[in-house]
Amino acid sequence: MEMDFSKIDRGKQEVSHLNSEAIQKKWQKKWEESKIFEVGESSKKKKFYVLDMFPYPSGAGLHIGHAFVFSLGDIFARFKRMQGFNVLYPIGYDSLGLPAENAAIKVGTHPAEYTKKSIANFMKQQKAMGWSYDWSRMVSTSDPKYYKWDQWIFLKMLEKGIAYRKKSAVNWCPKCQSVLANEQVIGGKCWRHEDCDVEIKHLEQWFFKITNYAERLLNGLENVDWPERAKLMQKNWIGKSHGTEILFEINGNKWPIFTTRPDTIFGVTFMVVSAQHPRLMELVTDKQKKDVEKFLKKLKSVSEKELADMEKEGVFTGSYAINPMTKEKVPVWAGNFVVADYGSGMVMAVPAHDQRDFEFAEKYEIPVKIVIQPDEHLAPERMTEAYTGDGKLVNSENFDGLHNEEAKEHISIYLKEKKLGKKVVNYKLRDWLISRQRYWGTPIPIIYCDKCGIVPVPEKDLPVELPKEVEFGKGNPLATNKKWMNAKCPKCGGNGRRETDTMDTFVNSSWYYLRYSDPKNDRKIFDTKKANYWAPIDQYIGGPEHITMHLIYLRFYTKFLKDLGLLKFEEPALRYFTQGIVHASDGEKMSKSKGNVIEPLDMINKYGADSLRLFLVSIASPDKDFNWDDKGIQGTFNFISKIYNYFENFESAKVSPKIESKLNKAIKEITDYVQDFKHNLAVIKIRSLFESFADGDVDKKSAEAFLKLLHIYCPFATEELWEKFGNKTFISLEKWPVADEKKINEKLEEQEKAIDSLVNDINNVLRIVGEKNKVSIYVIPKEKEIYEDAIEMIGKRTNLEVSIYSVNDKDKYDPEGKSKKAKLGKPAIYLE
RNA sequence: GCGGAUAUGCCGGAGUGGUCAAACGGGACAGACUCAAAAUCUGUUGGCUUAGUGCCUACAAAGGUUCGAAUCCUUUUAUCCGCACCA
Repeated sequence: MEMDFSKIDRGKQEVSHLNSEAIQKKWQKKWEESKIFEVGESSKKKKFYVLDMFPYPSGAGLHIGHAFVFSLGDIFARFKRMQGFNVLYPIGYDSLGLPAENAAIKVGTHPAEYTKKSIANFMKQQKAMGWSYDWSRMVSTSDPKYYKWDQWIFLKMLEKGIAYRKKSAVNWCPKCQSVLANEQVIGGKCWRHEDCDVEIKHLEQWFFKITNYAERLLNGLENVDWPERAKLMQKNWIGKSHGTEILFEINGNKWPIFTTRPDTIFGVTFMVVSAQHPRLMELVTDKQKKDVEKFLKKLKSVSEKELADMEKEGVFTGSYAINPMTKEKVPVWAGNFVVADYGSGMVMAVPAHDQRDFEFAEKYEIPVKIVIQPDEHLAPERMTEAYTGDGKLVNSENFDGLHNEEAKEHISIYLKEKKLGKKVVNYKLRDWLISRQRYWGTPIPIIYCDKCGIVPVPEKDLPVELPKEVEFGKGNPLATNKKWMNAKCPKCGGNGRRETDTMDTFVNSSWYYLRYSDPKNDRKIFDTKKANYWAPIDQYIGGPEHITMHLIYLRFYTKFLKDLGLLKFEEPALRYFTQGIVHASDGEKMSKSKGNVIEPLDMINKYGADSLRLFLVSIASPDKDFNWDDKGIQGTFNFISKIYNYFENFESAKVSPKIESKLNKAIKEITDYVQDFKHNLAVIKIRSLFESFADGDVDKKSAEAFLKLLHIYCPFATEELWEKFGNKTFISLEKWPVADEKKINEKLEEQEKAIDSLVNDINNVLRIVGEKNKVSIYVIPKEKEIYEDAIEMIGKRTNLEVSIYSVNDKDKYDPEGKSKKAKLGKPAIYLE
């Protein structure tokens, strides 16, 4: 394609200082050398902790989503810093994790090497964006000095009975070659591989008893300022429900079941135990063994996703349960639709009043017994689906005639009196499975001794470091290093072997925010004074995808560490902001294969970091998804160019009440908007303030206030201009302007509106009557001044020669007597 | 299936009972500057219309509340997100 380079060059020249690397480099260097963003605990200022969720350092470097979310954090940190807080704004790297391991295998290097390079690359780009981190506090989770404390927490959890090992049905991702936590299974697929069905395996694994904290996790949500949807999602994830536990006798043993419908207990016609239930075989009679095994085998070959779509199926176990109310014997089935680790893994089935039970009963021809009768009379033979609504109890002995809601209460009380059951609360939340059969994670500090069994590695022997020499692709990599794996038992000194599983990557990120308070401490996890000074996080920022993963774990860890006595608070993040997702300009997800990826570095090179930052936060409300727009960033770039040119050639004028009014009003509005992350609106105010600057008389102080307002978005340009103004300080450390409400003059604003509407009127008429050269404006005498002040502007905006007359001026030029039409606030006009 | 969110002009996106044909940005168009510009400045950008702010049609669709609705309520439709056999 042919291009006219002379044109491009000239355009670029004019504004080249904006994207000039020189200025960006200059301030990066100055900030770094002067350590102005490094903070300590001795400050007299009030502390404020701003945190972005730390990134996983991928080899690809920063993507546009990073550029966006970290800019939000930086803007907020700069804002709070300027407002006079002692702001902790640290950064680190969540550098352990499967992607590093896989990427390293792919390119044939060691994960440690790969990670080191990636971090270096990230740092360079982060500095280019102008983010004001306290680099002295950087942490990296792959550093043994960091993960030592993961292991320490693990030991503490073991001590307190929170970490435990159990065999159960677990989720297995064949692509990760590892098990997954419940939170990491999304719609039956692996969270890392959306195309990969999760399989179910029965394995013995390490768990954290997060369910102990279910109630506190739920209640704590009331004390934090989070988006409603984030709270709701966590609430649903925890899934509290009230119900009744009822004991059924099977083969002489009591088996508890959980139900929210004790009112239907007289309608139980069978029981269903989960096919994944660990004690299933206890219920299976010899006669039924073959059938059950066949059924289980069939289930084994299907993934969790398929299981969810499958029809309800089951097989008779051969055992019978005794209904505690009726003493009736009902068959116990094993079924594919009962969740093994919710409640007790067994349910009472009431086909008349539960749709799932109904379908199952129909399939296997199990009787249906109606015990809730609504006004429109039900009969089993006419039913095509379960009746789940309200009604009066029937076929329920002494409880007949009760409304079913009442009956719930009565039956529960009756069961409790007879010691056959009790009211209980249940949660959907499952214990956190933390074992991973992969290399690049925190080693679990456990030794299996031939004699003593499970033995924790003593605290003094921490960290258990990852050995460098392992083989990948042959099962669990740690098991390939025999020298590392074989270890003496810390208890008896006998032969033992190390746990070869590592911990879930989410373990590392569950307490990192505390380590920032004391990142170099090698004697303790952190100094409790320091941690309690800085934490909790005052403003946390990160994507919505972490709501039911990271943010649950983070809250759990915080509560646990509080229980250890290390912390004085139990909510890690007081305020939380979720940013939207940046899509490609076509509205699609950015992906390499589609070729629609926007690289932050390219944008910095083309438009400068300031433009990129400002554009990202001003295109839409930052909590909403938006599409990238090349034209948009060009517009932002032009805007910054104008600002730059304006301030470079700035000459201070006398203080003007009009400018002061506008400035103070803008300060007030912008401050509120920034506080609420409404940067799109804040930027509009900045733009319109600049418009008024462009056609008004601006004094130096007002000009400087403007630069401060802009600084949080455009740190490089504003530092540079601040210096050009003759200041020796950093604008980064200047005070955020405070609005002087007394200087806000609403009357001036109204006058401006009056001028606007006059100009509109003139233009409106011009459009109708065609081109004219002159306009005569007739105003009410007391308004004359207002319009005379604006005479030049009116001329400019209408392209006419303007004369202004007072209506009572006897010598006014008014050939058609238009001046009679003049009203207060609405001058008359005559065009010719 | 359940739960949540959203729906505004050519586009992105403000606006939550009157001051709204609707901020701001982008685009488009016209004019100024210029040899020329994608730079800068000025204006126009739902329709009709008058030397003047009026009328009509509009804020997903249909109803409703109200003196008055983009804004409140109900239903419907579409899109997005979360959970998904939780008994």
